[in-house]
Amino acid sequence: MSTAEETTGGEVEPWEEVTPDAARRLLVAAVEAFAERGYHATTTRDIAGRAGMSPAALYIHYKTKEELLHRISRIGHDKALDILRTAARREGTAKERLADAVSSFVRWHAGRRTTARVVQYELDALGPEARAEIVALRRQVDAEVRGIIEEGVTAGEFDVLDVQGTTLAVLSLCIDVARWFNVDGPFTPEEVGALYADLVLRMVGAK
Amino acid sequence: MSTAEETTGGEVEPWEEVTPDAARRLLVAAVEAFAERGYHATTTRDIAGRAGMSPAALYIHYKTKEELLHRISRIGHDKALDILRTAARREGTAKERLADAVSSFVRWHAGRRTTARVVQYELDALGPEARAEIVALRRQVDAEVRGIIEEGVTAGEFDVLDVQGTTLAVLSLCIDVARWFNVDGPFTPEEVGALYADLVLRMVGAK
DNA sequence: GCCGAAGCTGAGCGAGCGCTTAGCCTGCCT
DNA sequence: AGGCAGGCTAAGCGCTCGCTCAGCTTCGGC
Repeated sequence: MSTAEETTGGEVEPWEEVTPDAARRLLVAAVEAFAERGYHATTTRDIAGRAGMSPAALYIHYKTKEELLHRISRIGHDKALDILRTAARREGTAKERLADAVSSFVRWHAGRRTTARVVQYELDALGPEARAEIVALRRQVDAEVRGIIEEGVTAGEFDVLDVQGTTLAVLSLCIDVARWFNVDGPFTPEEVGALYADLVLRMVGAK
Repeated sequence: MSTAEETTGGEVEPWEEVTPDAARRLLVAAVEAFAERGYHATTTRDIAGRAGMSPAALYIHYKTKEELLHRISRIGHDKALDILRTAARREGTAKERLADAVSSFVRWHAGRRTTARVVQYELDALGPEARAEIVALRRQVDAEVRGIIEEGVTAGEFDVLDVQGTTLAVLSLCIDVARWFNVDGPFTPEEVGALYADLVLRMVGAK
């Protein structure tokens, strides 16, 4: 509602907040490489090569390979949280807001699958401090979804056995889209978003 | 029904099919290390050390580090498929069989989380031939779940919009348990299994 | 037209990787 | 008692990793 996120699952064109241009090219290259092979299997030579630079150029813009992952993870979690907050705080019934949250969250995980993959599955490669920062963001993500479900239960819109467990399951379902979604597969991000919104409404017993 | 899988989510004591003893100890050590740090971040020295052996001992029982992962993945997928098949082919309504399949599949992913983590999330570290073999097993896993759902729809027990998409979502939900489940967390494997069986029955509109 | 800062490269360092090899025990067959 | 096959280790090979550094180019300010 507030921002322009109509067509696919995500932003207009991402990473525009990363400057200068060379730093952004390196970061985009790192996202692709991390998503394809995983953080530990990706070499700094590979990242620099994809960005059309020598291996040494990476260290002008980033202190370490881990800082690249940290920046990607931070920006990605901020974006994911923003998507959920936008849906959670619009006007409407809990049912409408939950459906909106799930469909837009899923569209992002499918449409920007490479980014989401890195964001959701490479957390363990971060050091303790960076990981703690990201874990705090994840708790906020959890709180947004739990909030909608609790409101739906209070309002009598939902019928849920275990709010915390159901919240976990809903988020888990959405996040795992980044693992299995295939651009060449039978579904578009929009289709998965719509299907998953329906499934989640069933899970919470929406009337 | 056929085997003894009552209490937790899995087997009596696993890896008993791996012989000799030294090979099993190395494999168990590899499962722990891969689950903790991921395949690429685990060193052969670490695996051998956990098994109380020198790095060279690993290569008496396994040709490469990748062969270790392949063996783990193969045995784990066989076990997961066996769990689903047992539930799918017992007697009862589609609703009963789906609930049984989901709860036992989830109990395995939670109770044997370290194994499940390696099995489900390190597929990409395998070479082309090994990966192809595992992907074939995954298709059989998908077929078992889709079979139950299709039978439920045909029998008028379920109300499903998209059978393939719902199958994917159900499996995705169960598999992702291996990512978030924490032994020190608020749930036991049995609780998650029961909760998830209920959620999945809601997803398929079980009457 | 000169100068210094910023961006980048070629070459390479120290470390740790997967894996190999030579040789040492141990226990079983004869 | 002797021989030998299998299980294991100490040492280390060749390689690639993350990262560094001296020096080259480019370009705006004066």
